[in-house]
Amino acid sequence: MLDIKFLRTNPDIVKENIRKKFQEEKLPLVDQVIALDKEARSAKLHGDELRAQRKAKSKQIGGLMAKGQKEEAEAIKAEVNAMGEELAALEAKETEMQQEIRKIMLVIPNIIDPSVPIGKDDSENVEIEKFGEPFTPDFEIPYHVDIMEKLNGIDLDTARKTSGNGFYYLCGDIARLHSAILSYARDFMINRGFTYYIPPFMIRSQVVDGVMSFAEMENMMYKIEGEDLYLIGTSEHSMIGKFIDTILDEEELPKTLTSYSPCFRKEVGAHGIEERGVYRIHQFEKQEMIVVCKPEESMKWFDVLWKNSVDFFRTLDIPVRTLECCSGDLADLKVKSLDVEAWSPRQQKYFEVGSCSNLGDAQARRLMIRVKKADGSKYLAHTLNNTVVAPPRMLIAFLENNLNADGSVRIPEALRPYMGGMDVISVPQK
RNA sequence: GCGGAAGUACCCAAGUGGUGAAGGGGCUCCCCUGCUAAGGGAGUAGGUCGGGAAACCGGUGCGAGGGUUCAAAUCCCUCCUUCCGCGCCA
Repeated sequence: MLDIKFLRTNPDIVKENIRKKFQEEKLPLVDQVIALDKEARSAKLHGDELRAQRKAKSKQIGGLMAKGQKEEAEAIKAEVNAMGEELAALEAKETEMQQEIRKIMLVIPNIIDPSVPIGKDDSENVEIEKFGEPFTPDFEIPYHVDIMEKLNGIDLDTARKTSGNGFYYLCGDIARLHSAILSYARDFMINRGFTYYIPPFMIRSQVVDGVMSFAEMENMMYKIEGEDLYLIGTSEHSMIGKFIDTILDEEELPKTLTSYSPCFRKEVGAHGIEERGVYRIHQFEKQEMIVVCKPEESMKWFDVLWKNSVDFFRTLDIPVRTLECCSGDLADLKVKSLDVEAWSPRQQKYFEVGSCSNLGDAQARRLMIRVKKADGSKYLAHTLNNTVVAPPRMLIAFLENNLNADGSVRIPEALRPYMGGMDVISVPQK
């Protein structure tokens, strides 16, 4: 969400930015919102004048009543009553226009960083850097569900019975591996100076409205029946929600937080649920990082964040690459975004395991997350978020990259303390 | 979940329909005194929106949102939060 004052004074920059994102259909919105804003401001000015008059006159009534001059009071009362209708109409118009302006402002995309590559859609995203050699063993890598089943580590059939498609039972060493990865990720981030949080896994509708659009809510969020509560789709929802309408002291910054939560997603729409496997599912668990910082530091933190994920995957011997989102694939709220992708030796390609985003001040403007300087002046914070790891999905990369020819799975050194010292998950004897 | 009480500024707190939302503490600045404590004065209602070149002016604002009224901190409705008691429960 842009500052309407910025849009007012720099309509050309805003339009140029819309073109760069290949959203030509939104171009007319700029002039539309400028006109609307002008109208809304003059309506407000007029309304303010009327309200000031009413206030003054109402006070006169009070004075006259106190002195017992009832007739004079009644006369002024009639005057104020006469203003009432005009004011009510004007106030309705003011609210309506304000809502309309906000609605438009929410769909006008944030100004992208100059470094963002220009491109129409995800096919034009740009590979930035590879970390580790994509490795292909001389034996065939099975589908990840088959690897897990051979290790007695997953039961999708029963999960479909109890909960439906998109759920899973993990069991035995695979379940333990899942928890180990999360525990390791938690400690990994704590060691890098992040503060560990376990947030609420349900949030109120008021917070939902703040952190996402209506369309997102419809496609993602599960509602609790009979309660004003929704299951979170990511811990970012409750972690950013924590800062809604707050003023932070500048010396508290940067806030560098890492949060664990289960995530629940309906996955309605474009992609839907994968038929098999744990790639795209209704319920998964995730370790996340969140940063709230000064505007001049957000690009520095952006680099710190994605590097954390890369380092994390490298300690588990998984080759990764970074892929920068091109302008057309970048969500409207984001200034810059970069996906971390893990190597799949089975598919011979990289696939997304995390997404690092710098939202600039757009999220902060929408949610009123502000920072107070020592001199009392205030500004909007910058917010960033990134995935550390989402184990069910990352298990795919983990298993494929650490699989031995006999079907057993190597445990990289970093993870062994979390696996009770195990260095390999062996295939159970029938 | 049930019953009771409450929510006003950095903190405490008065205000139950009417002209600028008292007072105290704390904090900041100034004055007096002069060796360490006290006295006097001033400032301290945020946030946000709008107008203005600026000084400044106006709207809004008493947990949130609605309503009644010429006028709401005050009356009515819904919700949230906190405290106390009871109940239930990892």
